[in-house]
Amino acid sequence: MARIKKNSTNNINKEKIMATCTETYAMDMIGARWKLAVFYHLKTGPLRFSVLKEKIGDVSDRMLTLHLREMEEDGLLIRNVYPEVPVRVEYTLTSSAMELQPVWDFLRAWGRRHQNIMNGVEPAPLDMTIAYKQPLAS
Amino acid sequence: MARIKKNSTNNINKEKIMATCTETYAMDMIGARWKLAVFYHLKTGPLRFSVLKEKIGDVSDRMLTLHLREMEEDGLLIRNVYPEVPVRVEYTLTSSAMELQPVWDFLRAWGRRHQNIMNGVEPAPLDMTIAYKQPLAS
DNA sequence: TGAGGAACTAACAATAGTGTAAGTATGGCA
DNA sequence: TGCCATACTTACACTATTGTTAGTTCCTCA
Repeated sequence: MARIKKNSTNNINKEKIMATCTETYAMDMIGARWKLAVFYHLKTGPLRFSVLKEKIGDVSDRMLTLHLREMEEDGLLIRNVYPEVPVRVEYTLTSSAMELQPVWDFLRAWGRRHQNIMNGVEPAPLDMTIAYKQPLAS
Repeated sequence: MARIKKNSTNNINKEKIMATCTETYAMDMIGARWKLAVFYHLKTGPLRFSVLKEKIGDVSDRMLTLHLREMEEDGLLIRNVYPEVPVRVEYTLTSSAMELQPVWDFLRAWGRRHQNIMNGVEPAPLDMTIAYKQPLAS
């Protein structure tokens, strides 16, 4: 997000894990403060910067910009600039980003259930799972 | 991980999001540097501290301890102390933590595919999805 | 000429997460 | 008595992420 010291132990560890662990690579690009909110609000269609900011609520200009830039670099969304006056900029999720939806669905179900467990309620087993449409190559 | 300033904007934002967004609550407890590695190595059965540390490789005593403590507090694993000499401590994933497996599977598949897209290769559509075993009660 | 709105950007400040090095407790065994 | 091993803990340093404030640019319209 800010400058990263390439040869810090911190960064070396991170790179090493990401190079061998695709789950971590994926987690890394979706796990920042406001990214989930961006996914959530964009999944029903493109929004312009100001609308997105208002919908999210507590985010500052700078934070939203930073996250949007990263998501753009990571191929999770597309930025379209319409040279009107004042300028209009719209953000759209890529189809690859849209495919993450099952993760959010699953995590919501799991999270709700886990909260119950932590509150001493033992809920019914999780009624969701990952299904393979076809056998997975590789 | 370290002390947290309860009334910092940072923490207030985080708490606010977690209170309304179960996905974020879930992401928060699985998204730290070494936690995924812990899940990975423990999913086939309990391991003692030293073995876990060796399997993970680059993690320090302190970091591993911190992550294990958090995961224990979060109900993701159980710590068993056997008062032998020297002491033996074993860590076991809870059944709730085990249920996260589909997330890792999905993220691995999605991540691999997304890496291809980023490299200019347009792969076949994702062949995994979330399936509901039964209608979800909410 | 100057105000106005959208979408930023720069400079700075603070918090949170991660890493290093050295030390502790326990009891067995030489 | 002193050393061993395991599983930590403490104190400190560094890096990364998040937040604040005050601009900036572009063109239009009054």
